[in-house]
Amino acid sequence: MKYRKIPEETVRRLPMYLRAFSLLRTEDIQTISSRQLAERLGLNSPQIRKDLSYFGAFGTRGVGYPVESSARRIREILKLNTPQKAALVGAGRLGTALVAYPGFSLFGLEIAAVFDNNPKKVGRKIGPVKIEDARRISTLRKRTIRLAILAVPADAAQSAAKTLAGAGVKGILNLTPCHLQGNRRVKVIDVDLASQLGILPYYM
Amino acid sequence: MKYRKIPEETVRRLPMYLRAFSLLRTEDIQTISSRQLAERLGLNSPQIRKDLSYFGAFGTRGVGYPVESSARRIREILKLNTPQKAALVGAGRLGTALVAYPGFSLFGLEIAAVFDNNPKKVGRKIGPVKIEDARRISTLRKRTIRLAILAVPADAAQSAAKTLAGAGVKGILNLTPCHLQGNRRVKVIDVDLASQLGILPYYM
DNA sequence: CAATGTGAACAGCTTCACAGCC
DNA sequence: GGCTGTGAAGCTGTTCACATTG
Repeated sequence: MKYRKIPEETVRRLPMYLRAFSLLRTEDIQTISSRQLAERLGLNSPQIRKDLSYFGAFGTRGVGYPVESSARRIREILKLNTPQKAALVGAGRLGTALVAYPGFSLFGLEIAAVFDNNPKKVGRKIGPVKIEDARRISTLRKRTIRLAILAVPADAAQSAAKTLAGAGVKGILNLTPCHLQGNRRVKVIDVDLASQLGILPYYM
Repeated sequence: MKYRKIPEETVRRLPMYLRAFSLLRTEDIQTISSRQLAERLGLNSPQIRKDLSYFGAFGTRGVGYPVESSARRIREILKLNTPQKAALVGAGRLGTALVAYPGFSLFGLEIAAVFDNNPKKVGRKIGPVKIEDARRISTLRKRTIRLAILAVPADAAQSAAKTLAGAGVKGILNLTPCHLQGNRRVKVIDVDLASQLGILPYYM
């Protein structure tokens, strides 16, 4: 396929594919067709073929997609082939839950630093990670941590985001219901749990 | 505007608008233009005008949108004008964090029941809510709880979803990284935090 | 023959430009 | 004059149909 801009939606689905391929590997399945994969993921098969084809030929005609090498290639595309460290800002209940969340490891993601501005929390440990004072966010640059999860109260979100941008962070998973004023160099993904739940009654 | 099917994307944005209008009300602002609102939310103004116009005229030309009545109308559209109860399935760290999450109340959402299949947890309280045995999920129908948050381990997701559907639940916020085999009567919204974080390195 | 890879058709969403109203 | 409401245009993403390949 000649080069075309990769749709954002395709990128959003890549982690799903990566997870599926990783799982298939543990099931000792070496090859899977787009149709079978589609069934597992609740998509349709042309979608999967097109998505993967944006990155060149993954599969073998007549056979399907090789599980192991496909996983490897998606990991490379997403830059998850080397372990990625993330910082958590906000050691509240939600943040604390995420530090222990087992789902990140499949993607080689690890929460390697936790910050909070409550002096009572600073110094405590969440699992193996010590809570640091929020003023130390600026040390992220030296520590080569470029990802952050923002889980602070709404009124602290904007200023924390600014601090993170200043510390060289390149991507923020924003769990606050606030729109973070744009820093063009930082990619922000918003996840607003209350809004998501709030949509459901509409469909009843 | 003559009737047209309302885009799913529009519905997804309604909670954002509702939150913004609710917030404006606390700031004693009575009216806001689509441009000002767009700035706050990080959207552009035609988007907002079109979204709201799907539901009929909200605003006043030359003036803007009336904060209070717009909030009320969106609440009606989303069926959030009467308080909605939700059940949480899975009293792990993430689930526990959500019970205490203050963000739901703005939408009139309340977690009114918690289930877990770990006998050690059953009977304990999370805040004001007692953890019940997962076998009691079937009581949701009588209790008129039609929403659920699914926060169980991956291997328990599918069966829990089936039980919820059997208990008359109409909407599930699925926090597990699993595709729930379709029950056509249940609307499922998937939120996969690990995947969201996994996308970020791609953009670095 | 089975399944990928892909141009082309299609559908859905966003943006534009401006008519309509206050 | 200012701002909404909206058809139309433009764009993005999905689905189709099939040529292509092992």
